This record gives sequence, C-alpha cells and structure tokens, in this order.
Amino acid sequence: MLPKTYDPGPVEDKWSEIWQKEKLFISAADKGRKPFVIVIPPPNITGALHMGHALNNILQDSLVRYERMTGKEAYWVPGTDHGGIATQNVMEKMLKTEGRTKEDLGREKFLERMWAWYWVCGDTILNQLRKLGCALDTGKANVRFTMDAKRATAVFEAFSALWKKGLIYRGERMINWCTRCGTALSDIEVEYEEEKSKLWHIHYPAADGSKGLTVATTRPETMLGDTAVAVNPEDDRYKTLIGGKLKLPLAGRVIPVIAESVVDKTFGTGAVKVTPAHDPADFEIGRRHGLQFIRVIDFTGRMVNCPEKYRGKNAQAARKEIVEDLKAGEFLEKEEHYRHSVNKCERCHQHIEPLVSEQWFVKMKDLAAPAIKAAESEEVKFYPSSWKKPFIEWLKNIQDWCISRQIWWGHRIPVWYCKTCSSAALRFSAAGELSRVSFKGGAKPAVSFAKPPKCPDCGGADFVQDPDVLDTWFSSALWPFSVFGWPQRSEELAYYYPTSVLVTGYEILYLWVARMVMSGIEHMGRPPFSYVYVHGIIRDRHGKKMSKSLGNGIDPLSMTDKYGTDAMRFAILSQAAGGKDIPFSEEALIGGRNFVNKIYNVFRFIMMNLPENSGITSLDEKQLKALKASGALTLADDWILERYGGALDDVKACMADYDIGNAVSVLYRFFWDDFCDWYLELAKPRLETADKAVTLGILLHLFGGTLKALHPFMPYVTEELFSGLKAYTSPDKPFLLKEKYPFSLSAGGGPAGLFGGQPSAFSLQSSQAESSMKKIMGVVTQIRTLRAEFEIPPARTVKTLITSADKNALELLKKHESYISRLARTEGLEIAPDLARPARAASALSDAFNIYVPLEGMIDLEKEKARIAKEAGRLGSDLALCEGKLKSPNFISRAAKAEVDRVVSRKADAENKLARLETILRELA
RNA sequence: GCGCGGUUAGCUCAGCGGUAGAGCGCCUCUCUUACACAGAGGAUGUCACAGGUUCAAAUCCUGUACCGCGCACCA
Repeated sequence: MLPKTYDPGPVEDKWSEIWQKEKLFISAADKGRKPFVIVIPPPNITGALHMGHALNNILQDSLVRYERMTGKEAYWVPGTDHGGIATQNVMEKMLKTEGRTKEDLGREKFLERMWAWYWVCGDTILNQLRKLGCALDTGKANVRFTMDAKRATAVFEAFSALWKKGLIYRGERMINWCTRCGTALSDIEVEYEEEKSKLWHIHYPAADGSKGLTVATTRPETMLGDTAVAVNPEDDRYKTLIGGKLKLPLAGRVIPVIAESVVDKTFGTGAVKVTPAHDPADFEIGRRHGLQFIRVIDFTGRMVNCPEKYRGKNAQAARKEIVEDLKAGEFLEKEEHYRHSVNKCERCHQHIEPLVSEQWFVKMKDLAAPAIKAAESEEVKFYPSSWKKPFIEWLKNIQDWCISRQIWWGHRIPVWYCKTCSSAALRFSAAGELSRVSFKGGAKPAVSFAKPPKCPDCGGADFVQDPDVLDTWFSSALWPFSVFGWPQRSEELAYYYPTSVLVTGYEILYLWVARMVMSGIEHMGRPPFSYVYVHGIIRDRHGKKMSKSLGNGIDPLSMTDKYGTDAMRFAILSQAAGGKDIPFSEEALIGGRNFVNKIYNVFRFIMMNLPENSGITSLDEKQLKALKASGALTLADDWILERYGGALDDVKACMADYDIGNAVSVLYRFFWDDFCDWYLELAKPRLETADKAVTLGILLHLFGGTLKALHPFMPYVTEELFSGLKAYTSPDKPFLLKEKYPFSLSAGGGPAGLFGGQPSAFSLQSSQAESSMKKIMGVVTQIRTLRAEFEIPPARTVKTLITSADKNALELLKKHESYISRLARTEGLEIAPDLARPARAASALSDAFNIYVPLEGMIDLEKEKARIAKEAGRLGSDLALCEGKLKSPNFISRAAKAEVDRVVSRKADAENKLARLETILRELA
C-alpha cells in the first residue's frame, strides 16, 4: 500500500542521478531537427545559489524541457562565470579569516587558491542546479567556465580583433575607482544610493582681499584640489568676478574664476568649485579651460598633495577636519541638510572615487549601432516588449567601456611590453611585479596570447605582461559563441548559433545582454539569440527585495528540502507572469506541495483500482476515437476529453508567448477542478461496472497525458509517477522527459507557435458536451448548497425532486441521473415534469430546473423564506439592469446584435426564474 | 528632471470594452473506501481619485495622488 502523502526527497535524488547517468541532456548536432538552444547565464562562483538563480534556471529548464518534448533538438549549455571582482572579494574575505591578505600570498599563490576555490564552488553550483531539476548535463566534458582554456582563446581572439580594428585603446580618463576593491569599474558597475548629507557653503575670498564669492559643495575635502571656480556667464551676481582670482582657503593657492554655461544659476550659490581631478563634470571643465589637474585623493582613498595635516588621512576623515578648519577660519557660511545620490561600488558598496587614470577602453559607438538596429527591427525581440525601448535608449547613450581592472582574478590583458624598449613607462612593485604601465610615458604594447618570442625593436626577449585583467563581462559578452568553441568554426558552432532564447533578469540587461548582442554581431555576424525573455526578481511576500541586511531572504535549497523541488518550481512558475517581480513566501510553497500531493494521490487512486495482470492499458487517441464513434463514451468522457484538449491548446498558446505562469495555471485548473473534482468522482462508480476497463483506459490516457504536460514544470514527480504507470501507458518508452508533448487531442498537434490547425476530435460536439455538463453541474451545486445550508452531513443521502417545464432538459437529467445522485448524494431522485413542491422542502433553482429537497423537521420556514427572497432580490436587480439597457434606444441601435440578444435572453431568464421563485414564496406563506 | 510599471476581496495577484475572478486567509459542515497537504458550501470589493470617449469603462484617453523601478555630470 502506497503511503498517503508524497515524499519528494528520495524521488528527486533518484531521478536526478538517473538523468545524469543516462546522459539525457547531452545534445548532438542533428541536421534533421531544429535545434532549441539556451546558454545558461553562468552563475558567478561566489558561493551558493540564491532565489534569483532558482527562478532564472527553473524558467530555462521549463522552456528546454518543453521544447524537447515538442520534438526539437534541445540543448541547454551549462557553465559558470569566474565573476571577477565579486569572486576575488569572496576569496579576500576568506583570507581575512585566516588573518592574511592577497598581498601576503602574492599573485601566483593567490590565483592557485582561486582555482582551487573554483573547483569546489563550481561543483556546489552544479549540484544545486541538478537539485533544482535542471536538465543540464553536468559532466566535466560538457560544463563550460568563462576562464577555461577554450574560453581564454575566445577572449584573446576578441581582444585582438577589436585591437586590430582600433576599437580597443588605452587612454587617460576619469574613471570610477573603488578604493576598497582597488580597481577601476565601468559606469554600469556603479550604483547610486540616496544618502542624507550636507551641502556646505564655503567662502572663497578674492586674492586681492576683496569680497570673493561662496561656493556650495557636497564634497568639501576635494576643495584642496580646486583649480578654479566656475559661474554662469549670464549670472549678474558674478559677472564682474569672471577672470578674477580667488584665494583657496586652507590651501592658500590662487585660482581663477571662469565662465561656464553648464553652471546652474539656481542651484546652491550659483558658483561651483572646480576640481578637475575628482569630479567627472569638473574633469570636462578642466579640459575645456586648460586647468591644472591636482590629485588630492590617491588610489587608496587617502589625501595627498595637500597641507601636511591632512596628508595620508582617508578622505572621509579629512572631510570632518576640513569642515572644522573652515569653520574655525570663518570660511564656512552655511551647512544645509541635503539628500543626494552617492556613487557606490556594486560589489562592496563602498563610495566610488572618480579619479583620473590610464585604463583600457572599448570604443562603443560603432559596436552599438548594429545592435540598436537589431533591437529596433526585432531581430532580437524582448519579452515583455516593454524592455525594447530602454534597451535601445541605453545603447544610444552608450559611453566607452572601461575594460581594465586592477585585480588578479580574471583574464589577464593579452598585451606585453618589452622591458628594454618600454622601460621608462613601466613601474614595478617591491616584489618585482609590473604594477603600472604608462602609455603617456611611451609604453609599446604587443598584443599576444603568450609571451612574444622577440622584440621587433630591440630583439630582446624580456617581456612583461600588462598587470591588469579584463572586466569579467568582457568574457561573458562572448558566451553565446565561446561556449561552442569559437573562434574555431566547428560544426557545433554552426548548428547551435545563434541560440534560441536568452532568459535573464532585468538587472543585467545592459551589463550583459547588450554586450552579448554587440559582440555577437561583431564577431559572428549576427545577434546571439532571437528572443530575450526578461524576468523579474524574487521578492518577499510584501514585495520587498530580499536582502541579507533585511533578513528576509529565502534559501532555495532549504525550501526544496522542506517542500520538494517540484513544489518550489510550481510556486515560482505559477507566479511568473509578464516579467514582473515575484512575491514569494513559504505559503506559496505549501500550495505547491499540496498540488504535488494531489497529483500523487490520483496516481495512488489509479493504482489501487488497476487489477494486476489485467492487461488494461492506456487508450490511445485512435482507440478513443473508435470508442466515440461506436457510442461507447459517456457524456463525462466527452466533456473531460474536450476540456483536456482545450487545456493543452491553451498551454500551447501560452508557451508560444513565453507565458509560463499561465500555462502552469491552466494545467493546474484542468487537473484539479475538472479532472479531480468532477471527472474522477464520476469515474468511481463506473469502476464497479462492466465499463471498468474503458474507464481505466481513459483515466490512464488523461493522467499520463497530464503528467507529460506538467513535466516541463514539475519534472520529478511526473517522471516518478509516469515510471510507475509505464507498464500501462508507454511500456517501450523509458523516460517521460523524452516523450512527446501530448498535443494529439488538441487542435494544432504541432509544436508551440503553430497552432490554429484542425479542430480536435472532441471539439465538434464541444458546445453540446460542455453545455450538458454545465446543466448537470449546476443542479448538483444547487443540491449541495441546500445540503450545506441545512448542515446535512456528507455521509447522509437526501431525497430530491427535480422538475422543469423544459422536456429536453429533463430528459438530459434523467439520462444522467446517476451523475446527480452520486455527486449530490441523493436517494430516491425523482426527475419529472409537473412535480409538486413537497410541503416541508428546501427549494432552489438551476437553469430551467426547480429543485426540492424535502427536509422533515429540519427546515426553518422563516429562514427558507429569507433565503429565497434574497435570491429573488438578486434576480430582481439583474432584471432591472437588463430592462434598463433594453429601454435605451441607443443601446438597441448601437450595441452589437449579439450583445442585444444576450441581454434579451438574460432578461427572459431572470423573469422566468423570478416567477418561479415567487410561486415558491407564495406557497411558503 | 525624464522614462517605465503599478494602484482590483484581509494578503499576493489575474482580468484590460459587455452583470467583478483565482490562490492563500476567514466562517460552516465533514476523516464519504485517492488525497484533511482533502472534500462540500459560504462571506468579503463605489476595481486609487477626478474628468472625458462610448449605447456600455476595472478595462480606452487626459489629468491628479501615492508606491516601485530604471536613466541623468545639479556641484
């Protein structure tokens, strides 16, 4: 005897192992079939996967499994990302617990530790993906890593190609510098956070001792690097001062007042201190006016080139002192409370320091242009489409991409310098490692994967490699083709590229997706995917972002342990609609677990009723059609088969639109509401009759089909139960995941996107089965309501009379009275025209039927009257509404005819029912 | 500041031109031989506000308020 509740743990372990062992997720180029390819957004090897990964991968898995079942050669390419700064930070933290720094280890040893970490963490991630049910082959031969040998070749190839085209250059720019991470960052790796701060008004006296002017600043510590004050040339307050000199407080330097139209007269004092070395806007002003660039904050965030007392202090501490000193010197005119956004490092959340520095850049304008075109023409199409516009806007405003990072973990920039020829431009650390390179100082770059054998200029062989590594996104940008061995032009690459769809969260749309599109077009000649499915992020139940500091995060693996993977997948998928963020809570998981248990119990029910060695198997489509033709199918059979086909049609339409949430809901409702609550209940008595074999055959067909249909979304439970049924359904097919999606009885019969084909075998009479069942269900529901109203326990049967003036309708009920007696638990059911209402009976209406349930002694006359009067009231207002509409000549003349007809018949229905209710009320009185 | 999205039952959301829906929660009755992780029934909403278009508006348009998210060199 099977246990009453489903236990997901062992089942999941079992199948996840079997799927891997049988190598079911490996793909091979099959020219006879269309490929369906997704490359995984490679998770960073920073630690365990979180809820966001779970969502991202479950969505992909559902698509891949679905497309495989529709007959495509499905391939989901697995891999992980080295994750540059983020991962290096993780390692630095680990070292810190050992009381060490990366400098203690040195570059080489540090990288050894990183690689050791990769093997551990990479494995953990792959295990977690497997646990989530992901249809990824995680064998070593199949898993890619952004820093493995093949990907390194791709990175070099891309770098060198862009270099040759002049799209990579080295230049001195104002860049975002994280003093904690010790590296430059690109613009999109900077976050903006609102912070409460102050706006300090500082008086700068004129050099000649006259009044001078007052500037307003949020960063008083940078004043030591001021080399001008700018005012708007149209500003009458300051016009006379333009060209004059000011004496910089504390520093004592003399600086000019310059005219700049970018200065906003209305902000602050209308006078702006200009610090070209520490502010992007000031940097531009400095260039335009040929100002001096004085760096007062160095790359460690400490004060330099300034009065002795501040020197070596970090900028934050220096600010306090400087403000104090300004106050003491009576330079500080005002401190205003002020909220403004502060630049922070995406990875470590420390303040970003804008600094001038020589870095490597990629010229973006030319790369962006064809990507813009691809998005505009929808060669790359977004789901939901609302992302198209921001995507294009971002590309249009694109700035050059700073790709060099002053960290150790990553692809080392493939540029070498001859120690002899570039000696003046190279600086070495105490440990003898190249620390900085200056192109301004005359460094001569040689782009090469490995150390060049000989210097073309001096013939020497003493080369050093550029110390920087590439932005981690540089390698990620190549992912859709580097995973297939590019630059090698293999058959594999030709077959799988471009990939089908990219599934990603909106937070990396620019960081990653835009760059993939650009590099795909640049290196492969066409975009890397046709569709971008953009999903939201997982939030807590109240829509708050999950975060460590709020403590509202949910660990996906602990949830799968507790409720099962399928339950979690269901909970997530059923809410994944339209790219919106998903509120998530444990309650949702309980719902998922309950659904899984429901599925399991239907299996249990079927197994309990299947006699051993009976030879009963699932009826296939052909057999069902034959049975139908011979009249052997019941109304309930017709009805459920239609419902089933309809549900599958809906699933197909949803999936063609990447609406996975709705697809799942459709199946949920079909299975629970139609199949379990109605059909299964009607099948029960039939199992006691000669119809048993047919009944079981249909049940197996529907249940097996539902398992297939649900499999992409809930792979474990469906595979498990299907294997239990295998002997009765598809004895020759070893795995559910290799089965065809059960579209056979639905309209299209083909893969998603091709619907609109033949009507299904069961839809020809559709309206009839549907409307007949509706009538019966209506009657059943009314009787049940009466029972509940009078608190009749389910075990007790109840005498019921049904009457109507509609002969055909009565005929239908008469024919299916067993349905009613079973579902409504009646006894002595009388169905006939002109039945009188028994004196002490509860009454109800359904369609054309009057329903009477005699209840000796149980009935409270007043209560019954009130109940019926209430119903009459409802009908009355409905009637009034219809009458109102029909009285309006405008409605009659302008509304669609079908609509007018609908209202006419609704009115007639209301009138009819009202009259019948009034009769009952009169009798009660 | 500009842009995008949201505002519907206690909670989370679906519906997007013809009389308001789901899940969870709540109330009542039941351990009826698949499932109490269940079954049956019930209660609950001026669909943010104000105008407009329409025979008809939660649904389309305009504006307002509030919430969320992007983008932006206001020092």
